Amino acid sequence: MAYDHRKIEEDAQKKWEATKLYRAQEDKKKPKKYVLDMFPYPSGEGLHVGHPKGYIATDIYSRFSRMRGYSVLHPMGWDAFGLPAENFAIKHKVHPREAVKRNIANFKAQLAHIGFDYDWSREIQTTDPRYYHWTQWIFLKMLEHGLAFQSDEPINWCPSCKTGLANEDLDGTACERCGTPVEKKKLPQWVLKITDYADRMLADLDTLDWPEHIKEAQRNWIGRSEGAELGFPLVGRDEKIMVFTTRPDTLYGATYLVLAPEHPLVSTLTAEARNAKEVRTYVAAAAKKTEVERGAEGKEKTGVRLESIMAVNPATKEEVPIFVADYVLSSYGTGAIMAVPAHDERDFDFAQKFNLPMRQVIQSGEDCYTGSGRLIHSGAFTGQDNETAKLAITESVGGRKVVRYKLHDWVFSRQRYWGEPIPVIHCAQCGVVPVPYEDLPVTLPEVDHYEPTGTGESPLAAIDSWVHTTCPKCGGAGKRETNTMPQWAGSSWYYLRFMDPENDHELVSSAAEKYWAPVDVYVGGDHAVRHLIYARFWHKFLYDIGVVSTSEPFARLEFLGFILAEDGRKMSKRFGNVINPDEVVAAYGADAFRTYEMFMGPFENTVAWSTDSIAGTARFIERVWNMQEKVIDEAHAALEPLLHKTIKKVSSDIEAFKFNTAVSQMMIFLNAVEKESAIGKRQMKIFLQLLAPFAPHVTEALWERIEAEGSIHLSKWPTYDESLIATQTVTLAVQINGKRRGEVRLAPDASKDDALAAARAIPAINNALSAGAPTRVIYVPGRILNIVV
RNA sequence: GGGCGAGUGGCGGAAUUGGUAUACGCGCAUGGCUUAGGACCAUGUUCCGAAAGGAUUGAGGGUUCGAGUCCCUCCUCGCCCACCA
Repeated sequence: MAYDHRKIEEDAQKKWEATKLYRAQEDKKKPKKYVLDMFPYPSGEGLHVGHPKGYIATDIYSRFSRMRGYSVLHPMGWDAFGLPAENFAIKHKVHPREAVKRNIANFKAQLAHIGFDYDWSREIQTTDPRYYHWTQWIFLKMLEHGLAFQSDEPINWCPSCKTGLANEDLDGTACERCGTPVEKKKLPQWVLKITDYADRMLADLDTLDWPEHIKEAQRNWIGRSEGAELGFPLVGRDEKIMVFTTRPDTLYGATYLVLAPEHPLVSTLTAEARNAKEVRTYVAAAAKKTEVERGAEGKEKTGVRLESIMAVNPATKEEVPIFVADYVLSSYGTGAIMAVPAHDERDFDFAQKFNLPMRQVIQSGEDCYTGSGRLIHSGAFTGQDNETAKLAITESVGGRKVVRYKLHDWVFSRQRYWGEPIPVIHCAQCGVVPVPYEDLPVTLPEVDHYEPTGTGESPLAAIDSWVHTTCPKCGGAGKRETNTMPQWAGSSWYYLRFMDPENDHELVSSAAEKYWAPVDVYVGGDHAVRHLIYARFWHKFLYDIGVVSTSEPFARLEFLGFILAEDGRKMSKRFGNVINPDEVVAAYGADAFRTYEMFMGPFENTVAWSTDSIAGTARFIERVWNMQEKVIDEAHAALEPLLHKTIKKVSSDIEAFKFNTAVSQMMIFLNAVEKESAIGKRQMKIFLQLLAPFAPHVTEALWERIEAEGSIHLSKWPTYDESLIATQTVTLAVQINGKRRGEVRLAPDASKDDALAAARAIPAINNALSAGAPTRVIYVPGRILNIVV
């Protein structure tokens, strides 16, 4: 019978559906595996062939785990709040809720063709009030614990998206979504104190089974640095300029100070400077430039001196000049630095340009030396090692040791419609009053216009009937907060909701949480920094308040490489190079599609799609189908060693996410079966089981055809016998002086003398041996015989 | 500039972690089957060479009986961060 993938897929999917095969169940008698994909954003463009790659991997892993006797949770849901959904809705003139509904239906239909084992009874979406009830609940808990606060510090504002953004939402200094350079804007904002968790997030990275480069990206983003805050008194004023430095050991070499143009002291000092006008011009020019523009001018430093104003180096007591320069960032440290041109390259460049004095304080032969060494010209500290003197120098001038982070607190307000309302009420009498827990969720009201206003207020502010409410505390007039939460809110805890999706009384029941937590394997690409930092932060907070029992949400992380278009570019509508999985599945079948994506290369590699190559896996699946003609009743002994080797390799490869080599091992086995023209029924069953996670449909159909019981996907994963992998004879390479000269076949446990004797049959070896006794003979049984002459 | 990672056939890639380099697949070539095939089957396919043989894992050096794998120097590419004091 010819292979008809359409019919086979349809039948198998119907069978799974009818028997509710993939329902996740808390079964105390079984160990559990929680396997999770980073859930998708249901965009209007639908899936391209790159999207399912990670889903196929988790599908294989979860099917494999189920067959190995685990109780499996493999759910799917939708991250549907946020700008893309809202922009799509605005563009197509539909309500975002409708747009999301439509997009999700489209995504689900596309996924259905591929044959995943998701437990759809647990499907969730972040835009469901039953879900965002608990997103709001977490916010209120943070407020209660002092981790959410209001601030009117200037924030990043995207003039095109018309909303404030967190640092994490920037690509350099442009909005990562639309590329528009961001501006600084003063707006009252809700901010989450993520920095309180910086040290723990850093330390706990060591406990995680994550790829090293992801951990490193997290470390870079948190950007912890230890240093000192030192005060430089201003001459003739009762005030100090505080600087942050990681090199207090070079204090004796600090010959001038530099303030960022945005530093709070700049305006008052400017007024007193002899060249006030010049300084104002510089500051105004710097304000106009974005940080990208400042950086784009390369290492060419600009700046202006605050003439007639001096500060005192607290160590040398010398007076030092003060500059304003935009190479100093206002957002890091104190916004002011002490400049040590002899031991810092940026200060060196600046000092050269402005002809400023340099003083060496660490012994070296270089003009600008940034390494360690022995201190010189450093008063009482001269002669000491610079590293050990750091603390003493800091304390000698009344400074203190401080830790600074690049990570900033999380700007949490968005001036957009399509997000979770922030559940607080502003009351003239009582100030900020949280919405009582029993009044959650605060649902998103209907509006006429959900386009952003650009005024700094969200479209919600225009709905009087919604905004005006009573204060829960005093009963007087109150106004609702009209900002919404950022897109990352809903995705920061969804993995907990999957454990207990119908529970409307609590975030997650402790029974469900204790059974399923943590996520055993989390799979995704992108979002390596933002999503993972936010989710870890929320999780640690929930751990602290006793909601979850583990200190980290994702025990193991597998990072996936993307699939590029055939032309090597990113797949995009813009380039017209998008390949739709629907078409691939229709042409080659879901099993061939799944197997191909896993066979393309190592899972973490980015590889270009190749329509030529998928034909290879399609052939493979069809040849598997044709194997049924070669099935005989009794086992075919010649296949046995290879079969056991294949069980071993496929099992360990799936566990390690090395799907490409698992597939090639099964191809090797198939080649052998075709060569032998026979396979025993029991052997066939085992082979089908190994292939089942990759090609669930064709294996299910063949499983039925060879009259095996039930569904192959609930059958017990085969085990292998190491002793059966060993073959009767092995091929041993024979070398002379490390050069291969031939090979012999002999028993794997043959003695050295036997091996040597066998090797004499090779003329080249015999010649070499008859010339004289070998100096040395290295024999590794089953591997190599190397004769040194 | 800093950090991380990688360089293996025409292409995607494999290599039991120091033991027959180029598995598996694509592509290509030759033949078969076919009215035809971009379907299927068989054989071959790292390079040079008719062959014998030789060379070969970015380049060069080292350790070792033996190096794609370990060490040193250099080159190239990718990703992340980037005037972070």
